[in-house]
Amino acid sequence: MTDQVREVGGARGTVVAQGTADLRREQMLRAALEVISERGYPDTRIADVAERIGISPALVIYYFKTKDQLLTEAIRYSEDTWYADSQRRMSSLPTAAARLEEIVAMSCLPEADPEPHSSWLLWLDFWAQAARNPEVASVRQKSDERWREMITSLVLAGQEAGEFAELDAADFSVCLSALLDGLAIQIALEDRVVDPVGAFELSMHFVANQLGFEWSPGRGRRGADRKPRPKGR
Amino acid sequence: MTDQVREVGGARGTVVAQGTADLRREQMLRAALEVISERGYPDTRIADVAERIGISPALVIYYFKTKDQLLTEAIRYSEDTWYADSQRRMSSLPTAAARLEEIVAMSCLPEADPEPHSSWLLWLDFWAQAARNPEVASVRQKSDERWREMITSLVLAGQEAGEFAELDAADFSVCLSALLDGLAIQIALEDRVVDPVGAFELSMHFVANQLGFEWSPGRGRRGADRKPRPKGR
DNA sequence: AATAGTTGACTGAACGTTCAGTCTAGAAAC
DNA sequence: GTTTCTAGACTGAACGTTCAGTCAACTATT
Repeated sequence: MTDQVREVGGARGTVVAQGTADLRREQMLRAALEVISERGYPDTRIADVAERIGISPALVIYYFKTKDQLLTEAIRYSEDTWYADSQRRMSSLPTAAARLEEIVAMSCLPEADPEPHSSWLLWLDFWAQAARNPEVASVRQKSDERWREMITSLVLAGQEAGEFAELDAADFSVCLSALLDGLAIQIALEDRVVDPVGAFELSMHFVANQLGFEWSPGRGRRGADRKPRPKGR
Repeated sequence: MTDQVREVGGARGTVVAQGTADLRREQMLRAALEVISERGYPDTRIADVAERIGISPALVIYYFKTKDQLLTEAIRYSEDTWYADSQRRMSSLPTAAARLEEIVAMSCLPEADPEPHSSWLLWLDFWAQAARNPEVASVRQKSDERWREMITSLVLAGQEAGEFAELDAADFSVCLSALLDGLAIQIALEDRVVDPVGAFELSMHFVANQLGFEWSPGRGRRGADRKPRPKGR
């Protein structure tokens, strides 16, 4: 139907008459992500992925030449999906402050939607893997740059609109992203003292304090604990 | 000489007439840490550890019943060593501000001493492992609590001495530790934009700003780039 | 001579990958 | 409109390798 030589990891989002091959690929990528967050990157066996969607392990290799390729593409896929999702959310919010808050919420609050707190665990594996796997390392570098640029441009926009105080947006983005990453670790590992809501409020206080706007927890998590549907990070 | 049933991971620091068995143990733990930071936790083979110190793999199993035990003890060992080291450094500094700065420096600046930037990589593996291995998880929990308490008591001491502004020390410690962890990730992964010195200065600005004291990069890294000898984190 | 330390050779299981095909459905030929 | 051909999707069984852990023996040490 289609040959295997095609652009990989295409997160085309919309469902437009994909061939069985494309569907299979995505099915496998999604299954791989599930298994990775359950068993961890290194302990993910292609047999697990195959079993999960009721096919033979050989078919996985038929689509992805090697296990490594499956796993790195899965991570790329997850990245792209998450980024697309965050873009979508941003676009429907009016003020820079609201968008920033949404970003922080996405980073801290589990929300019911996808899987439990699995998406955060993915990041831990992701980082560990990036340390030695150049393929993964480059995905991570791009991902972090994208993430920081998102924050930077949000801050810049807010400053132009007079919402925020003047400060170095680039420095701020490094700080905030690091803070959120650090908190994400605690959340992912279910730390006894750092809970998601606490982390969210702490982050927002930091943001509001640095950027010089008012923020209070009350209307903070609009819909208190039940509204948005994030994908992770 | 000594049986294997003893308190594990004892970082006794001082060398006081340890039997060959104790020396071997420590030798293996250190070798394990080296291999872990080179190859990653899951890809560390007991043959690697054995080869590094020129012994047979069987001997490693003789001392540590299983591979898992070797690795988890190695992590505990690393933890204890690092903590002891940080305590030692703290004790010789006069002001709370100087101690805080030392802590931040330990977290950000590679310094020449141990191995390149290996210690940071250890943390990535450590976190990823903590996600699924309960043994490691508890070491990590304790370690993070220790770390935050260290910061908290430093802040409290500084406040009593009138060095710092009044603020919630616990909240601050969560923030600072998360920030440092997040920056450590970027440093470990050799991010293109977040370099060690930049991370250090960013962190110190945050600290000084929050705690309300003056700080400038100049005398910041006393001895500019060449003095202390940290172990990692 | 007993015990701790050490080893080389071995085993058993796990797992990625290969391979030789089977099955299905659509296209081509008749 | 039936048969033949073809190619993609898919599988079961086998292969080969890698490793953690075992074991029986050998060497120092006390």
